Amino acid sequence: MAFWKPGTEKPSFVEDEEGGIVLMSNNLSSSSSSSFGYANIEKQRQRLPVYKYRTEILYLVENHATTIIVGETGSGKTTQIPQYLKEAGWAEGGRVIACTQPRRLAVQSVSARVADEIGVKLGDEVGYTIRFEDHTTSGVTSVKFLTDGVLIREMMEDPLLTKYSVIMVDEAHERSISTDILLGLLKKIQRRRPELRLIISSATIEAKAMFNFFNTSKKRQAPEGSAQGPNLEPAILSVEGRGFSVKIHYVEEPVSDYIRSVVSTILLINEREPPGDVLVFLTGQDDIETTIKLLAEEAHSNQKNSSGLLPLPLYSGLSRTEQELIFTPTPRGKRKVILSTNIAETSLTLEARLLCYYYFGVVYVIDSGFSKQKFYNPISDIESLVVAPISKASARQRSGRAGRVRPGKCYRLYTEDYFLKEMPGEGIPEMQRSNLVSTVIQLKALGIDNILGFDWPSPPSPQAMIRALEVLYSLQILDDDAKLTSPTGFQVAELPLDPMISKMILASNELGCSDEIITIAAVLSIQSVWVIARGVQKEQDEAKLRFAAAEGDHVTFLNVYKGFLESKKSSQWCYKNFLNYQSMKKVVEIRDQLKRIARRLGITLKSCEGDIDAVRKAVTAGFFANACRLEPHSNGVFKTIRGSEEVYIHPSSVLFRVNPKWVVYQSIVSTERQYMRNVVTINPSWLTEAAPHFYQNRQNNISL
DNA sequence: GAGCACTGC
Repeated sequence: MAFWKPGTEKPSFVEDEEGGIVLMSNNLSSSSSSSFGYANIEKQRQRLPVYKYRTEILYLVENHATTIIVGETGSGKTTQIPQYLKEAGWAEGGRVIACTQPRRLAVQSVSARVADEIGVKLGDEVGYTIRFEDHTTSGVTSVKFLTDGVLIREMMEDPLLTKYSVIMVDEAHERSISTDILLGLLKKIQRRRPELRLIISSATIEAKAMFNFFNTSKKRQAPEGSAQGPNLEPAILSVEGRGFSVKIHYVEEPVSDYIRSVVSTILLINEREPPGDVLVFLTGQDDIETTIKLLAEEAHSNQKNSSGLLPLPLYSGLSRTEQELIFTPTPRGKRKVILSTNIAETSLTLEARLLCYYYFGVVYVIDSGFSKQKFYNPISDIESLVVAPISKASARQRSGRAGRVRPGKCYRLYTEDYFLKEMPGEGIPEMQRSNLVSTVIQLKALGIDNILGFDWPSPPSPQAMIRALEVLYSLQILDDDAKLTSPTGFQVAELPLDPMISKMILASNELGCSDEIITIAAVLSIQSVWVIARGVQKEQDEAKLRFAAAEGDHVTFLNVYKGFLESKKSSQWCYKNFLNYQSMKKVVEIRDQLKRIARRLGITLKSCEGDIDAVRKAVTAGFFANACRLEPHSNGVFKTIRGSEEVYIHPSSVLFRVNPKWVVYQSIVSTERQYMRNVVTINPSWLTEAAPHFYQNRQNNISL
């Protein structure tokens, strides 16, 4: 395959994905920097690119309501800016500086690093809060790191976030739903609290959008009596990063089969390029396994080109141990080929990064140009995962991965013409690709009534909004005036779960099966309790049969949980039964949290003592909108009651091939077919009981 | 008998 190398492409770098922690070579031998003296830490801090801008940043924050910082990888902005603010007095008088992150792990590692640099105990002056863990001390903690979701939750107690003087929203360019909600709310708060300062950290490509969103200088006057109040026009500051140049290569002709192109490019690199590991971006597990198979075949037939290649898969479904294989040092004479989903774009664990083996090896990146993305169809109310072209922003992020160690190369499996003329500049924000039920309820809980008129960074479609309002109304969470009902609506808003799951919990209180239902709720809130068992499906199926219940997956989960407790939460037991031990531990954790919240809501934990109908009725009370009926004389074809969509029971369900007449499902995955995941049998009369108004017009459909 | 990009409260 031929690659063309344009001379004009500027080196591009990845965004600051792990909070600007710079990988310093003198730090490698030590797992903790506490062995370094104060002077040494000071020197390290001053070497960071952001240090040059210290005065400028403090000036801008002082004088502008909002400051947008465009910072590249390794600029050090996440760890340093909160410290600069503290040094400049923004944390005096009991005020707190906040810094939000989209991911829990980033919150933990960045806060630990900052506490270390300042020389305080984590949880005192510097603390963090994530779900399940609050390491802050009221009145003492003045620099606080937290996930954006937690900050949104805090607004339910304190709508104006009065204790914060500055809020820095990091990784805003990722445009996750919670970041976008947070940005919308912070803009509102600023109107009421002109003294609040915002710092938005964003990639170049999103900076302009953020500027426009926060630019209120034309629309309103400075608040009364504050002639010298902050400038309402946001300031933008660029901070360079630390990285090496990356040469970009494009293909000359569009490729028809990107997996074959990936394989031939790997062989080309192996044949012609000096040592250095390869990182390949593919769309999913299937792609990755096909590529590994093709490479293995290549090794058989053509030993020369593929000698020394060490293919390693990387995707979230792998166990922790399997993922960590990519961090082991490359053996001499070998070349690691990491075949990854976009987990490598943002979400690799920081501890692993600090070990540096990964980045210290990768010099070549191959970009397929595709990733799996979620899309939502408000008409059918179905979310699906589809392979779609990535954006220019993602392409830059991916290529930057090649320049972490030394100058690198990125091979894009699309033409330069395509990149320049057709590839979209940025991705569609998650908000515009999702079901909005949870989003709407969060805003309602914060007293925002005019959902359709809310000032979003990127407004979702009215159809999606209306669909969400409709579902919440049918769940009796919203009333005729689209206000939260009391107590149901307020209770649902308090539970950190999908509203359908929350509604199921509330119903279980009346049905006397809350003990069972919160277990089910905890299981439904995580990905899957089963391990991915390639090649041993038969054994896993047999293991599943040991727990299987005729009523469906939800009841099966009760048996799994019971078995886990009886095993005394043994990892060995999980292994034997093809259950994911990490997931089971998480189930226990979430269940404990739900138990605490349930108690606060006045729900007393009560077991139905084997009355499985009560459990199924409670599930129906939450998920009645997902009811399906088996088409008579069809081979497992179901039709959704709401939209007459053709759906099937997923082969992973215990009801696969059982095909009962009536079921409700938790979610749909759509691939070749639309598959229902987590399915339970119901009696159709329960639908009209649970949601009479919802099924009134559909009476004819529910004839037995 | 087929498949689940990635987060978060």
